[in-house]
Formats: sequence, C-alpha cells, structure tokens
Amino acid sequence: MKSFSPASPACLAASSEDVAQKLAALSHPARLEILRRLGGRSCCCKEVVAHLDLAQSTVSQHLKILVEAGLVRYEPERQRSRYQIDQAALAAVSASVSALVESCCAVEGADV
Amino acid sequence: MKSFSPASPACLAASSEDVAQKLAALSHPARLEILRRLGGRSCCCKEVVAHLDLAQSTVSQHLKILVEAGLVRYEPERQRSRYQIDQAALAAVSASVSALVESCCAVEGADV
DNA sequence: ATCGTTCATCGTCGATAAACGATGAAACCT
DNA sequence: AGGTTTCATCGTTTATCGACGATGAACGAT
Repeated sequence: MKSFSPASPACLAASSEDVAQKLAALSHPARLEILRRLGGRSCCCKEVVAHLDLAQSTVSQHLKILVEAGLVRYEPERQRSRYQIDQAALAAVSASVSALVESCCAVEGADV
Repeated sequence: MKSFSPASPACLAASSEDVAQKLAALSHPARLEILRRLGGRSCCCKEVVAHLDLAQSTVSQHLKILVEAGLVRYEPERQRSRYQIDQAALAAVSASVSALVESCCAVEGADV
C-alpha cells in the first residue's frame, strides 16, 4: 500500500518537528473523536458538534487545528462548511509512526 | 503480524484518551529524538543529554514523560539509570494509529 | 573523608493549549 | 424585509507544557 521507496527514508522520517507537529494534532481525545466521526464522508461543523458535547466554538477550533496540521481538508462552503479527512496525510502519519517503531526496534535484529 | 483479533477492536482503539495520551508523549521533537537514540539498547540519561544539547534536567523531564506514558522502561540503577524502549508499547501505539486510519478510510470501500 | 559524577526533583518563568461566551458575517427560509 | 441557522473569529480565563538553574541524594574514585 505504501508507495514510499524504502531507499529514501527521509521522506518518511521527515523532520522530527514535522512528525511531532502532526502527532500533536492527534494528541487530543476530542480531535480523535472528530476524526472517527468524519470517517470517510465529509461533515459540517454542526454535525460534529452534536456528536461531541463541546461548545461550537471549541469544536471549530479543534477542526482548525486538524486542518492546519494538514490532516483534514476544508471547503468553506456557503453555510455548511465541509470537513473531510485527508486520507493520504493520515496514512503518511501512520507510516511515520511505523517507521519510528521499526527504527527503534531494528537494532535488535541488526537490520541495517 | 498483528496478533489482535479483528473481532474486538476495543483493545486496539482503547479510549481516545488513552491513545491521545501516548500520542502526546510522542508529539515533541526532543522525545522523538530520544526514542531514536534509545533504539534497541538501553541508555543512561547522560548519554541522551550528550546527544540532544538540552539541559540535563530537561532531558530527565522528557524521559519521565516517556516513562509515564509507558513507552519507555525505567530501571533506577545505582548511578546510571537505564532507560529502554518498550517495544511492545510502541508497537501498540503504531497499531492504534493504523487502526484509526483504517477506520477513517473504511467507509469508502464499505469494508464492514 | 573528600571530591567529582550522575541523576531526579523542585521552583520559576514565559509560552502555549483548551475551553467558553459573545459577536458578526453569510446564507437560507417565509 | 425580518428571522433563523450555521459558522469562524475574538477576547478571556485557567491549566498545562517546555526549559532552565539550583539543589540534594547516591555512588565511585582517590
């Protein structure tokens, strides 16, 4: 599935800061719930609000954070703005974490 | 590879809070560097300090956070405390993230 | 016994995050 | 036109984070 060439781990590892930033966006229960809620479809803000019992302004803020992290795509439609998961970006984060784990465990088997 | 039964996603998903907490521990560049540094072996604090150019107290703090998140094992040896990655825990986090991604992308293919 | 190392903890400070209510813009409905 | 709905932003408050120096404990070496 991962279309990354194993020869250039740089594109996976990225800078620690880069990965850290995206993980920071994921490191809040509400935002994880939002992602689950978004699922594959696109939702408007209100829909998420109804699901979360947080103030609308708070949810909007969380959505903004996810958008700024590049994990969610945002289309400011008229009244009902559309929020939609950026699956590729999310998959990239997952890959980064996997890469991290592997790089940490690699020594054991002397994989290099 | 994953020895989780797909029938009980609860053990993967855990609570959002649980996952979020572990991700929070990973969401700092210094801590990612520390994990990379730890690799498979066990290091003492000073070793990490030398690698990071941060104050010793700061590094100790970061290590503590990683330990509290359950991602690093800590053995308060005499003078040179040993820090070692908990590979299983780290792998579990990776699995959680993967699960999240999949659950978010599943709708597209109607995988359920 | 005394020094030098290594390390964890404490207290502090500035910066950032999290949450909320209030406000105003934009669009829809009647 | 007038009311309603949806949403983003602003301003505020409280809490937590990140980093540091200082301190003291435990140990090894001399």
